[in-house]
Amino acid sequence: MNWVVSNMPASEYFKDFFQHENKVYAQILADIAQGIYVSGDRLVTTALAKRYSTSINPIREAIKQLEGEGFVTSQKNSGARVANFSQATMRDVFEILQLLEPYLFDWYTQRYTQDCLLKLNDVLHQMRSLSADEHMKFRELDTEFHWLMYKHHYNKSAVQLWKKNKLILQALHGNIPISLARRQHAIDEHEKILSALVNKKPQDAIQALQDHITLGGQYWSKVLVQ
Amino acid sequence: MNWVVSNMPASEYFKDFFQHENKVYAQILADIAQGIYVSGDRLVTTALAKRYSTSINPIREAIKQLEGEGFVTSQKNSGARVANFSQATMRDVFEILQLLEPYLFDWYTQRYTQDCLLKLNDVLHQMRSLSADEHMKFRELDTEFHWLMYKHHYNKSAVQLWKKNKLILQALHGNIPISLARRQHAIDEHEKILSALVNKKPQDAIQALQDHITLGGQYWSKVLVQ
DNA sequence: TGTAAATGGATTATGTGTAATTTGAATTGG
DNA sequence: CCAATTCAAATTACACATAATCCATTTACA
Repeated sequence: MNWVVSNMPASEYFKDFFQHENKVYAQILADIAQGIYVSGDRLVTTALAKRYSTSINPIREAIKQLEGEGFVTSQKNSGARVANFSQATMRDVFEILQLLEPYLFDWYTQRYTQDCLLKLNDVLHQMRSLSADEHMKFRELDTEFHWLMYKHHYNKSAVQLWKKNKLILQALHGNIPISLARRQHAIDEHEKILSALVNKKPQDAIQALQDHITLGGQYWSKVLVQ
Repeated sequence: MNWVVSNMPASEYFKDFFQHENKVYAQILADIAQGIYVSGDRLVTTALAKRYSTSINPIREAIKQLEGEGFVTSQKNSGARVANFSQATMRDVFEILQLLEPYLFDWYTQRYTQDCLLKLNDVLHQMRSLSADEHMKFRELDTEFHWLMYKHHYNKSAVQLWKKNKLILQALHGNIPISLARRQHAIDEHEKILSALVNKKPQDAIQALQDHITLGGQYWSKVLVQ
C-alpha cells in the first residue's frame, strides 16, 4: 500500500466524473481507483481517520456507502476490505458494460450535435499526442471519450452504473501499462466511431462501438492472465 | 407512513432474496420494499433508532449503505429520504431489466436441469391457485419465478443488479393491486417460457421472456400514469 | 520432540452518549 | 404583507466503553 495522497488529474470535459460532495468518500474512492488501495487491502478505520484527518465515524459511513456501491466488502466484526477484483470480476464487469454501452450510445447517436463531435475530436487529438509513458492519462482520455457520449443520457441510473463499472475496471487495471499496439488500435476504433457519427451512419457507429468494447475486453483479459 | 413493523413473507425458494446479515439494513430495505416508507419520506435517524431499538450510528451506517445502493438519497445537513422513485425512474428501471434479463436468462437456457423446471412449475402452480386479492403474494411469486432462473448465474454483480432493480420496482408498485387480466397474462407468459424450456427451444424461451418483460413494463406504466 | 490446542494481550470494530453546527419554520416587528 | 429573528429539532462529528478478532506464544499430549 502506497501512502501518497492521491490527486486525480482532471481534464476539461472530465471534471464531473469524480466529483462528490462528501470529501472523505471521494478521496477513498479516488485512492481505490488509483490503485493506492488495491483489491483485498484492509481499510482500517483508525488509520483512515488519521490519513484524512477526521474522526472514525465519517470514515465508517464513507466505507458503508462504498460497500453499498460494491467497491468494498466487509465482514461482521472484522472490518472492511477493498472488494475482490479478480479476473472473474473483470469478465463480469466487461459483460455488463457490453450490455450498457450500446444502450447508452444508441441515445447519443440520435441526439449528438456538431459541438459534441468537436469535443470528441479534441479528446481523440489529445490521445494521439500523448507520450508513450502516459498510460494513466491515456486510459483517462479513453474513458472521457465515452463519458462525453453517455453523460447526458436520460437514464441516470444506467449512466451511474456505467461509471461504477468503469471505476472498477480502472481499479483492476491499476498502473498496468498499455501496449503501444493496443493504444493505436484504441485510437483507430475511436476514430471509426467518430467518423461513423460524422457521416451520420448510426448503425455503423453502434457496431464500431461494440467491436471497440469487445476488443478492449479481449486485450485486458489476456494481459491480466499472466 | 405506516408504523407496522414489516414481516417479509418467504416462500420456499425465495428465502435468500431478502437475506442480509445486517439486521437494521435488512429491516429498512424490507420496509421500503413493502411501501411502509414511500418515495420521498424522510428517514429521521433518531426516530429509526427508537423504532429498531438501537442507537443512531448503526442507523446512519445502514442508511449510507442504502444510499450507495440507490434506495436512499441524502443532502448534506438535511438528512436522508427514500429515493425519488418517479415514473421516469420506472422507465429507467425497466430498461435496465430489459438489458439484464435476457443476458441472465441466456445462461439459464444452457444449464437448467429437470429439477429446476419442476420448481418453476411449482411456482407457476402457486400463482394459478392464489385468490384474487393476494396481490403482494402474486408479485412475490412472479419475482420468485425469475429469481429461480437467475440466482445461479456466474455474474454475481449482474444478479445483484437485477435484485436491486426488482426491489425498486416493488417499492414503486407498493400495494397497487394487479388487474386479474394482467395476472392471467403474466401466468400465460410464464407458461410460454416454461414450455419453451421443456421443449428445449432456447431461442423461443428468450423471445418469450423479452415479450414478458416488455408487456409487464407497458402494463405498469399505464397503471401508474393515472 | 513434534504437533495441535489453548491462552493471553494487543488491535480493531461496534455501539452509546454528548457537544456543536445547521436547518427550517414559526414568531415577531416594521 | 413581507422581512428579520428566534428557537426547537435534527444532523454531524467526536470521545469513550465494550466486545470481538487476530496473532504470537505457551502449554499439553501423543
